[in-house]
Amino acid sequence: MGKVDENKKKKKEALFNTAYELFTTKGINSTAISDIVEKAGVAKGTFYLYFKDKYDIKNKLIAHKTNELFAAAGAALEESGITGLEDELIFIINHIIDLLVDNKPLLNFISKNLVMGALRSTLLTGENSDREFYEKFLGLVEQDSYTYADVDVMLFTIVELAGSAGYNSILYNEPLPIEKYKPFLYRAVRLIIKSHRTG
Amino acid sequence: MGKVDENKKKKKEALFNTAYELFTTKGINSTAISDIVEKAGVAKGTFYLYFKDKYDIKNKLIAHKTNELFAAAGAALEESGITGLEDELIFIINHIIDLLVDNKPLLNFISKNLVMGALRSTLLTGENSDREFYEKFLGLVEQDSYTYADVDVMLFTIVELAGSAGYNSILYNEPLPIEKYKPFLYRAVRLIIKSHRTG
Amino acid sequence: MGKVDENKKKKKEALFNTAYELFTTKGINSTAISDIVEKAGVAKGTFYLYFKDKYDIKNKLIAHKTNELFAAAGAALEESGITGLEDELIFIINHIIDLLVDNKPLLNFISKNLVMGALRSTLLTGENSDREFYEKFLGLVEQDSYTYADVDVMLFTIVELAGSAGYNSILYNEPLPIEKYKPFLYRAVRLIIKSHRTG
Amino acid sequence: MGKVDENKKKKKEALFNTAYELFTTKGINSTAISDIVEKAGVAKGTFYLYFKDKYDIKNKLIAHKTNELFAAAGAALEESGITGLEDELIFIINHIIDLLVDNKPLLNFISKNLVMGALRSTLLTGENSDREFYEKFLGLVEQDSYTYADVDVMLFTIVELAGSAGYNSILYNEPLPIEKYKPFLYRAVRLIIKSHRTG
DNA sequence: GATGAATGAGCATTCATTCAT
DNA sequence: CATGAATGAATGCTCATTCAT
Repeated sequence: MGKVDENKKKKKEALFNTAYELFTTKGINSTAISDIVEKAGVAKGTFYLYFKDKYDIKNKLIAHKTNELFAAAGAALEESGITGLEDELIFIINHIIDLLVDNKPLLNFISKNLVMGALRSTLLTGENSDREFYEKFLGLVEQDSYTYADVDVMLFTIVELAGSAGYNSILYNEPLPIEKYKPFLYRAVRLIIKSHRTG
Repeated sequence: MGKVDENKKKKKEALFNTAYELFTTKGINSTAISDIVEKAGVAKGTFYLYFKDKYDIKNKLIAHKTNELFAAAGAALEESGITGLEDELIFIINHIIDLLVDNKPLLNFISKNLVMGALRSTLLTGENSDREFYEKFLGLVEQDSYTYADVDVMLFTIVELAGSAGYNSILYNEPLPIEKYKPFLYRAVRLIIKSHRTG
Repeated sequence: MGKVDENKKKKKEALFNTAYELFTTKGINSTAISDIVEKAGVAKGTFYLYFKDKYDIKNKLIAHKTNELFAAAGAALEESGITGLEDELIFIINHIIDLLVDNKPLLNFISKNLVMGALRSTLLTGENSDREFYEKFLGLVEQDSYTYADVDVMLFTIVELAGSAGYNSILYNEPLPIEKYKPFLYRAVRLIIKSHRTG
Repeated sequence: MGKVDENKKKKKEALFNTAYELFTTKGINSTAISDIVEKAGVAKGTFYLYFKDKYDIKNKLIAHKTNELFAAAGAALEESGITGLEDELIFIINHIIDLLVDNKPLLNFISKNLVMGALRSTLLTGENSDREFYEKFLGLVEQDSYTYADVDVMLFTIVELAGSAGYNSILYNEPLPIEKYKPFLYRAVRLIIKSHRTG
């Protein structure tokens, strides 16, 4: 990569990181593009070289951060040696929840966009790295000793439940702090998985 | 009620209704207060007589609309003659989903605020009418032939799942159109209810 | 006085006192008429029954407060038994300065309006109590063992100097704290008085 | 200076001059920022590129105008060939009074801010040109054939007296028109100067 | 590509004043 | 006399976007 290209990338990344920092601390509505460029140390016009507007960079950030989350969970799963779809999915959910417990600004930011971010962000980033998780999930289902019907529906239902309930439990301790709520959540997840078994 | 008070109420309601109409058609961010007052036919200053700002009226609207939804479902349940907690809850969820299928702008507006709106909006309105649903739900649990543990958690989990999954299914047909997704959703709900039974 | 008239006076005084309190704490520009009426516990329209606008009540307040100041100083002078124009004027100036040192909000409020307030406020209040001080001053000159030329000019010069210099010294300790500045000020005042002596 | 910088300076000066014109003709309270930018021929946002708000530009104007006044008087003094502290200070005061007599809007604008403006404005402008007058004054004292105690106090007292009394005399002919009041004022100034002599 | 001065539409909010009750 | 709901002009300020350099 030439020096120019390097510099280009640097500016873009500076904008990306700064926007994330400001969005999570001040909120999206209260963050102006001038705030971002000022803190990133680039000129105002430069922003428009790389992003269409504030919502463009927001969407790309959500997709990116969600990706990192699932990628980290997937990598951890491989190292864990865990087998069996039920345990594997619980492991992934648990891993992501633990990451978010330690990073509430991130949770607040992706908030309930988690789901759509995870499953549809490919469209936004242009990179297909996001589809990866879905493929990996299909692989896990394939390798399980049971067979499953309506795999898409199963994944969707689980992700919606875990995302929505986890969000409230982590941020508001409602209806219980997350550590106390986990047993209930995981029991529900296991029930949903079992209900999709065909043999 | 005197003539003045009548007029006051009329103005406030005009603002309330107009705001709802504009929020659902143009979105909250794109609705200016001047849009609201102009359409409502009152002066700009009048808005500030009744609401603190745009977000004040938004919150009050969400609480109000959510209330209406649960109240309608509760009333329909009474007329239906249905008994048994499982069937009763499914009936309520189904009723609300059907209302929202016919009123997608409303769904879009309350969106995922449904849950918090339903269970915590008392704080916002100052009226205690919102607690009503929760009380009614406790009554249903009480009257059931089974007994249940961690009733709060059960309600929370069900509402989160139905709200979050229903939202995507109705608005985006994802992972399936709502009518096709309902069986899966209701099966999951029944499993969650059963998992809370103690005897 | 009838009950109605009493009530009338009460409202007017409530407005007067409240305005003074708000003007000295929040400043005139930042005090809205609604602030005044709200704190005074009267209706908005009532304000306009007694005062033309914010500046009307401001001017009346300045005249009133300045009056009080000179009246207090005059009364104290009489009790003091001091004689001789020089000592009498120094006594009055010193008395007022001491009052203002203990009441900086008042000083800030009347600020450099002190002079005009003192000598011309009659026009504003409609009450002639303000001319009183001027008359009393003429009496002091008359009774002195010396005779003076251009008495008006002398009074004006002294009041301007004491007012302007005192203001900065009390509020900003500039060029010296008031207690350290007093000797210089009083020396200058004595020199000015002496320079007007004709015999 | 590049074309851009030139243009920047032009805009800033246009705002500065226009603000001065409007402040002196309409008064500060009645001058809206939109009035300024409209008359200056720049966009509203441009104002906020150079000034924080109306009071920022006001303060900078007072400091600037006061500077000009003292600078002009200082320059005239040098040309006059006058010597001796008494005569020099009288010359400066007289020069400034004459300038203000011909420019009553300016007098009205800087009004009683004259003193603080003269001696403390350095803080506001950031330019050290304002300290210049004070330094020059110290030089005059140094070169005088007499020696003086408490030079700061002397300057302060003179400036307060001349500023406050001059203001009323010029604008309101009170207690006398300025030309008739000058002898009294200058006599008082000379007495104050003499009273600070130590040898 | 990069800059950042300039733009000006757009918006929230305040507040003096009125007037029907 | 007193009220206070209603008004709507006035205004400060923001900020996304452009474009000459």
